[in-house]
Amino acid sequence: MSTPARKEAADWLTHAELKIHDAGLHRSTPRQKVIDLLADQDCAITALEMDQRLSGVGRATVYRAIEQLEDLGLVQKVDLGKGAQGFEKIDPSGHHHHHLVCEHCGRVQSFEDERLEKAIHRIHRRGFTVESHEITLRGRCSDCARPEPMSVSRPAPTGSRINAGARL
Amino acid sequence: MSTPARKEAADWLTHAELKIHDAGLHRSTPRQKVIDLLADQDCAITALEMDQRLSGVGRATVYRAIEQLEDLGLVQKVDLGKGAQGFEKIDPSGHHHHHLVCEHCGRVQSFEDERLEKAIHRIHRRGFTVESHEITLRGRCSDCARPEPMSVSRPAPTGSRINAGARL
DNA sequence: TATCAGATTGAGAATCAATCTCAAAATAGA
DNA sequence: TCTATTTTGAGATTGATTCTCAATCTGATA
Repeated sequence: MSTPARKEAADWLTHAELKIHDAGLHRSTPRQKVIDLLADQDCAITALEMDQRLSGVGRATVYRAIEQLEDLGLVQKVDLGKGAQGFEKIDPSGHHHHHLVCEHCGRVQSFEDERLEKAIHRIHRRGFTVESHEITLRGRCSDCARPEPMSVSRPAPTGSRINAGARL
Repeated sequence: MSTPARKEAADWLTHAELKIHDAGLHRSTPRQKVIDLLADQDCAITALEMDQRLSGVGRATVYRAIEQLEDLGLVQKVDLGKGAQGFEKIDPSGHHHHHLVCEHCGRVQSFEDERLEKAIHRIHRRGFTVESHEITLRGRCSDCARPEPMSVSRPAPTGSRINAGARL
């Protein structure tokens, strides 16, 4: 596979490794595995899922690595709804996307919108320095379209099906 | 006190009570306390904080009430950073705001921006029905402005000072 | 290559948030 | 008042995240 996404991932990986090194951090196998896994994802992944997928890497290490990467501006947190939070790489080019979260099945899709970015960048508030932003649209994905004309309460909610990670 | 905000709160309260009744829910003291507390807030408050402030209301009831209000479209979840999530009332007029979260001290401010709303409403993605949206800008508030030229790692982070709730 | 200070790790305990359970209590309407 | 239904809350449970600390690994230097 060598789609644009593939290339972007490689860019991020290189960039990340450089920054890690510049920060005076050692190069260790467990942390590297975390970084590689993140580089492979198209969209957000939860900490716990990373932990599960990475055998031979302790939970503490996963969380620590994520925190370090966050501090270095290499990954960002994403609210996945239902209180779940995921993490995804920040592209060094500044190129980024936002998320559509289906309230029904929990699926997360990504989208980009130039007009929206412009509107965001025009926002200034007294004394507040904006460093990053996050936008989440909630609703129903095509699969879950028409709500069944059923019960009044919770419509068979998310469960733990988080981050099914479909690309748009 | 009878600022516009006060009035809005009263509107919401009336509206909320009506919807609760229409949904066939009983009128109970504990739930009413939850609703009153929400009506009183200018900005987001966490579930746990509500629980602490409301003596005589069980934790389960607080969470349950919030869930019901969410289902009825009366309150919405807000990501407060550091994994904390808060809830705030949704004004029946459709009038709403978004948030500025200080990464340094955790303070949450609110802001409104018409241009941004317009950009949001112009977004359409194949098959996805947008029902609500959330926008969070992260950065540094005026109090925490210039980062101290200190250590490389975590700059004395948030701790649990969430929802200091200053209005803009 | 040997050495060492400092960085890194991981198992398990601890913490914290959120959810679930279910018997007892409260409510609305007849 | 009576009853079917809704609601409640104490406490157990689950689930995610953080903390602890001795053992291990790394990079730079001698």
